[in-house]
Amino acid sequence: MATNKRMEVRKANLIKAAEKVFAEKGFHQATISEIARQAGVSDATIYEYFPTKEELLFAIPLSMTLKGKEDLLLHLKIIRGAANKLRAIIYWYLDIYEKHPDYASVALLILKSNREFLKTDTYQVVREWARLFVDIVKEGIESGEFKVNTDPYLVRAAVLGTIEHNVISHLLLGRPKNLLSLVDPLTEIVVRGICQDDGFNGWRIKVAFEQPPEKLEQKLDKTVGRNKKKRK
Amino acid sequence: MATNKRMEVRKANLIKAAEKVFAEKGFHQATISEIARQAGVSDATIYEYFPTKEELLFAIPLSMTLKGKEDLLLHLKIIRGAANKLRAIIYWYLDIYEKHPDYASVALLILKSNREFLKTDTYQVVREWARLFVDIVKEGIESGEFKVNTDPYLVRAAVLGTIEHNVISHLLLGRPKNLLSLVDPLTEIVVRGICQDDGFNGWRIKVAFEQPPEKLEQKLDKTVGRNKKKRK
Amino acid sequence: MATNKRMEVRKANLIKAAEKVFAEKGFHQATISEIARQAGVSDATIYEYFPTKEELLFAIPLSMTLKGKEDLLLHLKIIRGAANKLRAIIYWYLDIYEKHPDYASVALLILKSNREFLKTDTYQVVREWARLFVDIVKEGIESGEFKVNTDPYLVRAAVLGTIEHNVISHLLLGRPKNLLSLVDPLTEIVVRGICQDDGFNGWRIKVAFEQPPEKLEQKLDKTVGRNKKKRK
Amino acid sequence: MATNKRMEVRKANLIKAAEKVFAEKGFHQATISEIARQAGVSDATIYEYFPTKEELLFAIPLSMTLKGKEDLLLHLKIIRGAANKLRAIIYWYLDIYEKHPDYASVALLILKSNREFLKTDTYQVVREWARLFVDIVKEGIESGEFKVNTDPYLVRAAVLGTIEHNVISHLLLGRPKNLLSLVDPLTEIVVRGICQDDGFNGWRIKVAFEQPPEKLEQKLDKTVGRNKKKRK
DNA sequence: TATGAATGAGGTTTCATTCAT
DNA sequence: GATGAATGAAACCTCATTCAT
Repeated sequence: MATNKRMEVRKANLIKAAEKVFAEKGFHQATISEIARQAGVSDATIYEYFPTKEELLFAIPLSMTLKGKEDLLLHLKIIRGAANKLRAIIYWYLDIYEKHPDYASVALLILKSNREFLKTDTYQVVREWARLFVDIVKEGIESGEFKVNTDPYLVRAAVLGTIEHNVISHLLLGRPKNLLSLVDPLTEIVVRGICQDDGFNGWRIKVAFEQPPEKLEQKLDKTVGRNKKKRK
Repeated sequence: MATNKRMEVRKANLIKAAEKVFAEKGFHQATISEIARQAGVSDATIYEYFPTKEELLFAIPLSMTLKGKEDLLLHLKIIRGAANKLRAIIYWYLDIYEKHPDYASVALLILKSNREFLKTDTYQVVREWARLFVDIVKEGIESGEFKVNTDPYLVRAAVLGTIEHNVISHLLLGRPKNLLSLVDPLTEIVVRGICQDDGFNGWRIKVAFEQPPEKLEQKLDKTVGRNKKKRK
Repeated sequence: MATNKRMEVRKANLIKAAEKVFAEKGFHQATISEIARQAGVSDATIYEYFPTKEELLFAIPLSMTLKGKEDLLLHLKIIRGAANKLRAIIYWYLDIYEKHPDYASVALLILKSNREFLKTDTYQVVREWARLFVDIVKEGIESGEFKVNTDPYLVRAAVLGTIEHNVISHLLLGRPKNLLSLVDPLTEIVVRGICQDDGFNGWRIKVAFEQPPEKLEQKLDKTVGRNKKKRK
Repeated sequence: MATNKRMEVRKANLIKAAEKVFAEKGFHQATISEIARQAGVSDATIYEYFPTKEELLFAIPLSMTLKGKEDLLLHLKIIRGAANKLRAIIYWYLDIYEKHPDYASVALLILKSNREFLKTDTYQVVREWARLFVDIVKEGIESGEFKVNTDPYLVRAAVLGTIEHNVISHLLLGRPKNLLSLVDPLTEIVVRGICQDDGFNGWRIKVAFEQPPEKLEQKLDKTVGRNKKKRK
């Protein structure tokens, strides 16, 4: 059991080393030798823990994915409202990626475009995640928070796609500098994009002026209040 | 001139063959031999046209990028309103990716995560595109179509990120089946997410029913149009 | 005939270009393309004049060897005495190599170690040269100028070897700077090394001064003549 | 230590195999595959020991050069007189080359004309050798054994050049058959070529016979002593 | 005659992976 | 359990050379 523990630790180290080297060089440019060197072991040792280079790659997201899921689930349970939960998810992703750039590189630049990864157990965990996301959106629809005809899959794609696009840009180009600053703007766009107009269910009667004086209009905007946000 | 033409044609064929093989196998799994076979030429011939395998890869997006840009620019000139232009862009992207899945694979699964591509001339064209996108959003902000505090870069990331996420999913998982069906839902989310409430500049008078009958409401929705959504 | 002349000129140009490129890069590092570029023709044109790259190499020494031989033969006919002829040969070689460093490179760094060159017609000319050299030494032996037991082949090897060693050093290391400055020292060593002591076959009687005045001695040296050189 | 020893042995074997193949085929004609076959290992194994084919080539002269230098230095210490040392060097070289024709081929036909070799550490050892040679000649000059105006560099070039010329001829043409037979003739030429006449500073009176009987002459030579050496 | 274009042939090199110790 | 050492397999790329025009 002592050895078992030892091996777990070493395995984790190997994964960490692999993450670093893969992030720096990409999968094909990275060599087992370099990973071994980074981990302070011999090449052959890596093969004691992982059957192939690709399996080593696939092992990288596992812990993060599993542990991350637990954490996030915990958070989500205490949060009320689909929109708020969306924000939590967005926060969580951007936070993780910002704090673990090597992991971000591996996940978004390497694994994302690896067809084999889709067959992985780890990927199944990711799938479950994805389902969770969809469920939250559905929940929001059902609760009336989101529009009825909202496509939960599209929303998911929008949120994750936007996050990933930004993270990749952050990794490769250095912009945006700060990922967490995106949390609120992104949340707002998405939530506004899918929320019920204002939850008001009566008749809406519009009265148009022939030529509404611009300045007046602006005042009116402020006075009457545009329903920028929803009510609950 | 005849020879020049011949070579242009052959070069285009090589690019096409490369696109296909790269799309199927990925960059590293694809071999020059297979591309040559696919193109019906010898390995060495490829090197008459492209100095390295990587240069061959980078040549793939060039024509699409250049020609695409022209086409889209033409469209955009005829379209009025930033939101409409956004929709045009979304349409254009999804259309291209749906019609050219090999190209989509190369662009989104291979080039997107290739750091060297960023140093390419072709990438510069992509950058110009990106600027154009931002300009359109800014235009929408100035015209009052979009909210004043809209972050154009975030909007761009959202649109492109969502598109790319969907295209990748389409390529790898087969979902969504139909990319163009995303045009309107995506446009709506984004535009709603960033537009001024509704751009209507009159008085808004709300008349509430005490208990609006569900069925009536639905009918009214369709009849009167506007607020597509319901209540629960 | 006009065309014939044209072709001869072009052939000579090709050889010149090849000489330059081979000298710079060595045989294997040099490419037909580069030689063609240097000559201002296409790769294929070279093959109109020479069947293979190696034949092009072997063509380089031909003109020099043939023309050189004629010239030198002319000189040798006017010169009397084997030692003087030896000096003429040494001069001629060093002169040629100094004036034509590219040729020297090709001859001494490339052809010298090419086994195929030995089968060449051009090499046969070189062999005749070599025979000539030996004949001169033999002549010197017969005339009594050189020691009876002189090995003409060794003398040839010594002269040519020394020259080549110096030329190579000159080419690769830049030392000696000036090749022609070697003519006399080299001649002296070799001739002293093989000449009859002084060719004098009588008794030698030495008469010593107690303290021969240095200056006188020097004068005497010049006046009487130390047998540095031979007589005829 | 056992493994270390094993690897040293294998490395030496690889060098031996390379020496053989390079000698037979030349550097460019020789292939790693053939060397590997000759050594009884796989191609890849060679690259475990040498980073490139060229480095493998450059490794060949190292041991010979180092060990040889030690041996020769030992000899030279016991030998008195610059002329005798010269003879020892000549002997040593010809002996090595005769005993190791493959090495001779590599050294004189391949390395001699390789510009990159000049940048090698091994070549630096060769340079030190060369300095040693010059020092011996200088020593001879200072001791009065050799003429004052002797150029040590020219002497070195003469000795080495002559040796190399003969060895190459021996390798390529089979002549001379026996290299060691050159030791004395070559030594004599060179030493005669540069030795002090006899350092005798008196009058020299010559008495000629009308017809000196050949045989008598020879006896006289021995009896009276040719002024091969000097006094001080 | 000159050449643009195509290619056959092959070599060096790289690495993931294996296995005896 | 760890590793030093060995290798199989293959890929990219280069060039001398050919041939239709």
